[in-house]
Amino acid sequence: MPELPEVETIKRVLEKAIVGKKIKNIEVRKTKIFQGKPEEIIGRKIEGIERQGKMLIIKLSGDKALVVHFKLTGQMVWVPEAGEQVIVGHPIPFAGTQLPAKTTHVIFEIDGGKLFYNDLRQFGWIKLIENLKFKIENLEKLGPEPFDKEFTVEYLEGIFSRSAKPIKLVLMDQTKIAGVGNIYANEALFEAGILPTRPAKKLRDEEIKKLREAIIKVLEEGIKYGGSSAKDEAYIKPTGEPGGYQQHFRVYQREGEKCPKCGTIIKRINLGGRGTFWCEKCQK
DNA sequence: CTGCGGTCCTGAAGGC
DNA sequence: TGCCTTCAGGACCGCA
Repeated sequence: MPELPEVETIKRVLEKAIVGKKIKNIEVRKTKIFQGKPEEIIGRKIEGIERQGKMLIIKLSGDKALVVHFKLTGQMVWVPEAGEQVIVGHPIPFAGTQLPAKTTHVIFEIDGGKLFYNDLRQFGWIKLIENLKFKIENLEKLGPEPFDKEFTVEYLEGIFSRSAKPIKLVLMDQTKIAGVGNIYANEALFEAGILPTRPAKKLRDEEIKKLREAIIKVLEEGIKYGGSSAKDEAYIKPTGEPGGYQQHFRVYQREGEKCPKCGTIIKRINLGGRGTFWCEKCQK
């Protein structure tokens, strides 16, 4: 599922591929995915790409922007035209799939190639918005990002002290911390040696300090490896290549395997409807 | 205000 | 073999 490192990877690849180019046409195959009038983006130049939490923001000329939320299974794949230079990675087809695929719901025709939005579960969306309006309506709902300077131990002590919920659910609350989802919440808690079920308000200052560093560490690792393409998950880079961070998971989706630190068998429970993985010896 | 459960959707996996 | 049920999962919505 695209979380902060996956969306950041998508952003970095697309920056090299499509910034400065013009949108020639758009084909919306599944109307519920695209919110707004598709024809309004035709002829606009792509001025820049940003990321806010798990959302991708494609800035267009004329003070418009496309905001993309990939939710569980959204993908963006850039396919350069024949003869165009492939800037990063390898061109598709990826995993033997031809594009457009059955799961392709929006196709952007851009100078030099096509950008495909694929989404198996169809939970994701693309919204056409005015930049300013988006800032007012959406951006303020997100908490600070782990790489922001406001993401301090003091900030975390504040939000944790006001919640009796399991710490893992607080980490995944986008209004408190932007960008952390199930994968990186599991990994950060293992790295910090903290049980996912611990009530947030019961964490000691020393643990909060370790957890803050662990969150930053696992997100940086995720970005370094180009995000994670775990089993049953649809994430791929816009080049069509999978990410590599799944090979570095310590506990996520490793139920029944040995803990990389102590060898104890990794356990799994459901917490807030999400798969939760931990080592009972290393995490207290 | 918080918290909880239902909802969207598809494919894989399990039961018989 | 094949049909039917269950499940995963981010964020939003309605209700208590």
